[in-house]
Amino acid sequence: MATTIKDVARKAQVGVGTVSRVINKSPAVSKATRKKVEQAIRDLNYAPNPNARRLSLGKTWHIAVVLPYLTLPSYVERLRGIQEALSNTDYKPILYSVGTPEQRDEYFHSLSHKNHVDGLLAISLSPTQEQAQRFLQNHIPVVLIDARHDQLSHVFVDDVHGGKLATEHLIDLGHERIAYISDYLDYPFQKSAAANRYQGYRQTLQDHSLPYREGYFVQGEQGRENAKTMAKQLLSLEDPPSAIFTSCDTQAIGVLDAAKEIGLKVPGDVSVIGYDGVSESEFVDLTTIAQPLYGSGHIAANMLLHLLASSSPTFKSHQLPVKVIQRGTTGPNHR
Amino acid sequence: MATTIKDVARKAQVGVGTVSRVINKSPAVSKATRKKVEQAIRDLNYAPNPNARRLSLGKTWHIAVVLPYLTLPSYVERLRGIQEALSNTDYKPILYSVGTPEQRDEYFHSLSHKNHVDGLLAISLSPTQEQAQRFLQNHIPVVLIDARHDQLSHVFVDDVHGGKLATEHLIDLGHERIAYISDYLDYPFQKSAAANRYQGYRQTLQDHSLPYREGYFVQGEQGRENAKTMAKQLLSLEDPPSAIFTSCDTQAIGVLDAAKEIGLKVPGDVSVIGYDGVSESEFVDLTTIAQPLYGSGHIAANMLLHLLASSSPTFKSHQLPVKVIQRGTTGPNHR
DNA sequence: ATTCACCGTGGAACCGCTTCCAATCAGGTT
DNA sequence: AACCTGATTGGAAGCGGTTCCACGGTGAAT
Repeated sequence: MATTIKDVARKAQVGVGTVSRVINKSPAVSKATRKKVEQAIRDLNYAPNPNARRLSLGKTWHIAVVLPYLTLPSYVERLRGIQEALSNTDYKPILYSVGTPEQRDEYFHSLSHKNHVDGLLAISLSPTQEQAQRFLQNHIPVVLIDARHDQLSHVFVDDVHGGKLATEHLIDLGHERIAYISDYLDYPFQKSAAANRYQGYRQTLQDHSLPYREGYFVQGEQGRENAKTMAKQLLSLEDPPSAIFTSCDTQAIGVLDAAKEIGLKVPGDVSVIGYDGVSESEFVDLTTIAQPLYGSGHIAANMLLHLLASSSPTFKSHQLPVKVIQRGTTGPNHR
Repeated sequence: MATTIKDVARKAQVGVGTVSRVINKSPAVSKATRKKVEQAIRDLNYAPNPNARRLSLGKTWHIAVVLPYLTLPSYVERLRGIQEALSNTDYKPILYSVGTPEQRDEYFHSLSHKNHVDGLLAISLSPTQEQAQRFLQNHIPVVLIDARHDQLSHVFVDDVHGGKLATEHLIDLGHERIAYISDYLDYPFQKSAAANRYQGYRQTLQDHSLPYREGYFVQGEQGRENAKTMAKQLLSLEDPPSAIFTSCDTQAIGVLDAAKEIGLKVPGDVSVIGYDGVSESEFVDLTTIAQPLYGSGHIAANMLLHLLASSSPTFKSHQLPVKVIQRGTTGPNHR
């Protein structure tokens, strides 16, 4: 059907080995022969079959990007960073979008076999200890983004610290009744970043001798709508919080929706602080804890490229900073 | 290195053909043998080498998604639609991000060879006539998103109509001095949607006997920052426009930035209408011309799946609607 | 003139799978 | 008992590359 290396060899009157050498820029080809072969390639509009090459070479030039469905802007930002880091190379990213924990396990399992992809980047998703072992044993380079691991390289931020920063920011503004709206702490995909932020929140309350109230902590499914519902519930308490910290910006926006619907002023009646620093946060003038999202993807991809290039892969743990970005949704406590 | 089908065959004491049959669920295997082989597969933790399989089968189970760098939220939304449509299938999307026209051509050229990918989805990017011919000749299914073509299937919206809707909306509000801020009309990637919107704009001005002013039309590089610059230039004219229509929401947000910086009220001093209806538009309460972005990706991916499944690929042209979403950035003309 | 090293080159073997074809075997027919 | 049928099965060939190995030819060294 398609033209093969044999056709080229015949047309150029050389052996297949020689054609292969030309294609792969081997120096062991005379100038004259090279010209002949190149001409034949052009005449036939030949391109090598990548699958044959992959089989023979045992190299795919594919990188699996394993990530949750693109429901959150933070995933997308990270993906952008990956994409741009890869764009200078011959590696192409294949998207493995996971919708359920079963799917995550299926992907991690099959990708841990040799000859599937050359390496993996996982966003906000950790392999189990067993899965990690298989990657290690099979020498498949992996870099985790927004996750920590003691054997797989990763880039991460200190979410406990982030939770602390958010809570302290609110306390500094005079708030004492501070609620936390969160993703499920035992998020089905990995030990959640939300859990660490929660820990920072609890810790900080305690450090400032503020009471922790059961009712001020609610967790639920990700997403703007769910956060809105949770916020309405919180804000209609008999003794509602004067400030709300959410585990991501998307949820914070949901809280803003709720406040608007109830008729509460932000930050007059209630302060809101998010987490992540996605670009949307700027549009709604949201105070937030920012982390380098694009940067995390970019750095992770480069780490993977290094692993791919090096003969002796080395473990690396790369920490990125978090910081408060103060904008218009947090203000002094009036009550 | 890795275990192969031969290892399994040896372990299960059968031939490789039989193992292959078990893997591919061929019915021509006795129950007993099947059990034996399945056990061996499990014992060895065997997974077939996908590259060998692809070579033998001539099928990759890969779909190329060719798209510009993920700079615009509209690309991301479309990608999301693709991803979700593909998530029920065995096909995996490979991202071919294009940063320059040369890169676009390189990708379209190499992907038009058999055995590279099973099919293509292109977002806001058209192949040349010659490239299209090669896809057709080689029977490689392609679906274009946000583009039209007379032989390649595609999903699109009527951007002339969209431009008209936007302009009419402003005219209905009493505006007469209406500017248009645009991507380059001869966008390097394809005949630009912006050009069609421009045409709708011109047309509508004429239909309403309003003069077209040279100075009210500016084009420039994509992006929020550039739009901001262009808007400042426009708004500092001696006789500035009372309303600005932009070729995408991202630019409209840049216009909003400019107005804020200059100290103009929106919509009091100047009305702003965008295009696309990305989720960000809601955050900034932007009036806009909305088109189904997620839907375009979803539908296109399903069209491609049909082409892939059918033995006689058929051309299809799918039009999606546009509509005005009136929000807070447009209001009556006061001057 | 003979030997030797080295450069270019052709082609077989191999990568690991699928599939076709031939062979075996059990059971049913006549 | 001889024959036929259909169900299973083993294994070779083929998919289209890469690479190793052997070989012929050239020019320099002896």
